[in-house]
Amino acid sequence: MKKTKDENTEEQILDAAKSIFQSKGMDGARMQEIADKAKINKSMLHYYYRSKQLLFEAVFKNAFSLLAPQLNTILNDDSTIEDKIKNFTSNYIAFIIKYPYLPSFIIQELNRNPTFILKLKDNKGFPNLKKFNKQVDHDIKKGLIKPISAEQLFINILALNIFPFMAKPLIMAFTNTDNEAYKQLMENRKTEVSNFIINSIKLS
Amino acid sequence: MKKTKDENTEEQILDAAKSIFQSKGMDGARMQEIADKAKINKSMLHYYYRSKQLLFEAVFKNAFSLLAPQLNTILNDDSTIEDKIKNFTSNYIAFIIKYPYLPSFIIQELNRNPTFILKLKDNKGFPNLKKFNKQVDHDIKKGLIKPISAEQLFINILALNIFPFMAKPLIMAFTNTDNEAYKQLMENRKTEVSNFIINSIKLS
DNA sequence: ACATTTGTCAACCATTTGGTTAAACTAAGT
DNA sequence: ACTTAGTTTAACCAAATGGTTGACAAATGT
Repeated sequence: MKKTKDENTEEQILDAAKSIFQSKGMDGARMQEIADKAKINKSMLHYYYRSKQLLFEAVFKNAFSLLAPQLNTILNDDSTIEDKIKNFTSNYIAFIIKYPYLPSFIIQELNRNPTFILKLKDNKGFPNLKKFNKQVDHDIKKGLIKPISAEQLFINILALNIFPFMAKPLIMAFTNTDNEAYKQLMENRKTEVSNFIINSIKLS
Repeated sequence: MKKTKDENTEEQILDAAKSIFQSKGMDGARMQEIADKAKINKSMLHYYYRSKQLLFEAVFKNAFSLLAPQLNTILNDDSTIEDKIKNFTSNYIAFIIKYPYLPSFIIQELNRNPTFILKLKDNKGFPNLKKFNKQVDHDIKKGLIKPISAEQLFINILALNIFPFMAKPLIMAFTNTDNEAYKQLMENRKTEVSNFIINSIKLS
């Protein structure tokens, strides 16, 4: 019954590593803690992933591969800009509930080591603004939306959706809300944010 | 020449600690590195601040005391909402250039230890939405701006201003910009962002 | 002048940490 | 049965880390 477990162990390790790395970061994570969580011997971590760095990279790449498709629904989808914004905004909250630490993790670790993203840029599926750029320019020319650079619009969409979850403790303190009220506040943003964006760019 | 340095040493330590903690975080920072940067013996760190935790807390409180007044220009100023937004947005970039890691640092460390902010909440000067709430409600009633909750508006203002700097490496990769182009992108946001917000809430 | 306090440093310490080793165990092929 | 290759574990290791100690120097008070 050892040979049957082999794929399982590797996955157990990765699952545990995800959980620990994403909540504590590279520097805060301990190999022993990951091993404990995976319920295996610490040596197994090295047997399957060689080093902390490589295990971390496996987790990071996996995390990024979950986030990227979310962003691509804005960038490469065939729907209208208004639909994209509505869709992304209401879907993002569900995504965050499933992976609460993910965006913070990616951004935090990327700040620690900005060169890290270069390795991912070549991958197909890496978010690319080309199509979105075209669409925005086209809609502006058609008089459907106010003039705005696609980059700035994209940044705004990301900011309004991602930031409130990254800054949860800060926002809870400022707005004097407990966990439940904060959750409600975020729930309201499902429609609030898309209205906010669309109001800003639509031509009245 | 030992005694004359005493006040100086404490400050040297805090300066070095700020620099190291803010760029590497609590977990990534090393006491030895801080001592090296301050050009003093490692024992001095403990002589003046007792432990890594206490030194970190000194840095954190200091960082927070720099950020809070920035936010209070939105919350407690006497100017109009439109002016507040314009002012904050164009001032924030100057603030960030001076303290590039500060908001990331605060948010990151608060996620690591969310209870930490409770100690700061009692301080006067801690950002409070009361006045801003009143102002927003008043302006809505007067028909100056569209209905929006003050909390949501405040979150949006923070998000649009803070996020692009926190996510710098991510944004540079997505928009395919180098450091110079990114800087220009942020420079454009000085006016871009306030227009974006004002467009969204003003009644046409 | 002298004792006391304050500041500084090199050496040291206990613990933690990422990583290694060598032996044991398991399943499968022959 | 015997070999082989992959898997797992306990014991171990060297380096790094936060923190302490004790001696010494410089200011300060008397």
